Amino acid sequence: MAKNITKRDEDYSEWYLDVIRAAELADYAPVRGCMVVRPTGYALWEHVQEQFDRRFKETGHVNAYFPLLIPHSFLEKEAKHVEGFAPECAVVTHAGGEELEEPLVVRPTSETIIGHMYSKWVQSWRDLPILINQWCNVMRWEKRPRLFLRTSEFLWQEGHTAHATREEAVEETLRMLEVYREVMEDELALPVIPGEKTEGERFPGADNTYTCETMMSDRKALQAGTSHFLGQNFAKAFDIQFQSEAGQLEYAWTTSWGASTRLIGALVMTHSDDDGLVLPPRVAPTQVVILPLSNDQGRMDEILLPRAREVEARLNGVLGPRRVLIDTQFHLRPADRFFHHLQRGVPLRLELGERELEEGTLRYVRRDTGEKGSFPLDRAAEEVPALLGRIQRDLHAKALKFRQDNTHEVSSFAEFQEVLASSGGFITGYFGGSKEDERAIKEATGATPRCFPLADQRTGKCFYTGQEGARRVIFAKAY
RNA sequence: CGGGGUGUAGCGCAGUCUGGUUAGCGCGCUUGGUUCGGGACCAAGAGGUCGGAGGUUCAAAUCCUCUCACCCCGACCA
Repeated sequence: MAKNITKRDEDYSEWYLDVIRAAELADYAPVRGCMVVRPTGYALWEHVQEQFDRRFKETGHVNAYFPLLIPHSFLEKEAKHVEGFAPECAVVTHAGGEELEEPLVVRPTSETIIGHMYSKWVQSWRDLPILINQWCNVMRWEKRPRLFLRTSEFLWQEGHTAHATREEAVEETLRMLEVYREVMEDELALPVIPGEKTEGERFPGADNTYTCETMMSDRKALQAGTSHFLGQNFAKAFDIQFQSEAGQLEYAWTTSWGASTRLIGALVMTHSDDDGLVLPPRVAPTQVVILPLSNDQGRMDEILLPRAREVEARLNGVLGPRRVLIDTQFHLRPADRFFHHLQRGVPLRLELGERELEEGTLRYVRRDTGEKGSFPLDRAAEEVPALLGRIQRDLHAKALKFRQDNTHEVSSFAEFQEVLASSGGFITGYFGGSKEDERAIKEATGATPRCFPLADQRTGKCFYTGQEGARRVIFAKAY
């Protein structure tokens, strides 16, 4: 077992940080709450990005880039927005050796500056919709930073769209929520619950916020991505007006949606174990590591290594470039080489030693289950993709089962408190309470409403207020 | 911002209460050797302004004052 990683049962926070350190995903930066995303972590992010970006483009969006600095006055144009974000903004007051006339905010999100630009770009109904995404960094001076989950600066994408009608904007909001769901489920193997946020959990300035909620292996919830229907709030604040087909001057309807490097934290906390990182193959920077094994350096160089390169070339043909690594750390003993890749979450290990050479086979070991087996060497191009596919599905199924096993139905607040205290996890039921009720429940139990799941439209008696006709809800303690 | 804790080698720690030669230990790292299919062993090494500043003292990792940083639990949040 890993000797450099705290056991998950012993101290979940320590375990989480140990896994990240051992896998070399990130390191602490000299500035509070900031992190350095190390090459392995960044490669992982690039794979996540790629999956989103492809789908954004498939749904008609284009990428652009807006500036990092935003005039402070922009933030103040939308009342709820400034209230929500001003406390956590970093502000630039000096530049060029002089005090600035107007302080500049380091963007915490870009609705304001993009709204400002859209007002210049939109005049006619023919200018709509605008479907823009940007990949960038943002800064939120959170009180309690945590690697990947809540860093002062983080990387994300933010989509900002403007539409002529309310219906179109709502449709866009839900379409992008579905894109998030698909990437998270199919690529990251994260079972998520798409749902609508309660009033108390809404994005500052939004009419409605949708979310993909996911359960970590300590049974706490993590908001993995959000999609906001902004109504005409930002259009009115920034004067995004257009003349309709009928000649009327109208405000546009806007949306925004974002997903961040927090997803890497979600990957760690969903799939990893006491040995370290476990990654779903589809986003793992290295999907397969080949280990030539021999005590004889001459045979290694002349026979095993060339053979390993042949296998690599064949796998490159089916997996795409740079997903296969040949381990050449010949100064290490085999056990050390195993652990090296184990801790970095490489989904599949292939061993090519003297035995395999003799038999004409490859031995494989799955990272997620430890399952071992072998197949004929010349079957690698068929067997490896099949194994990776199984790993991907099994990781998702395992996480889904964990969530199901840790989801409990309640019908009263007493039951709610009892379940939360004894088993934690997701609590389902009906909820029709107010913002004040949400606050009271949070103060009493630490749990918050995560969402009203879109997939379950039943109504019933509220577990808190007792009123009928309440919606299905999920409560949980959250990150 | 409230509560708790920690700063000594890359990482984890001992030493601090009770001041006293050259500041230790484990892991890791370097070199050599024996090993080698799930975290080996032997030997020799490298690596420290003890978080920072000031003070007390013949003498400070150790005592005093101030300060900074980080971690954990809350409130706030992608």
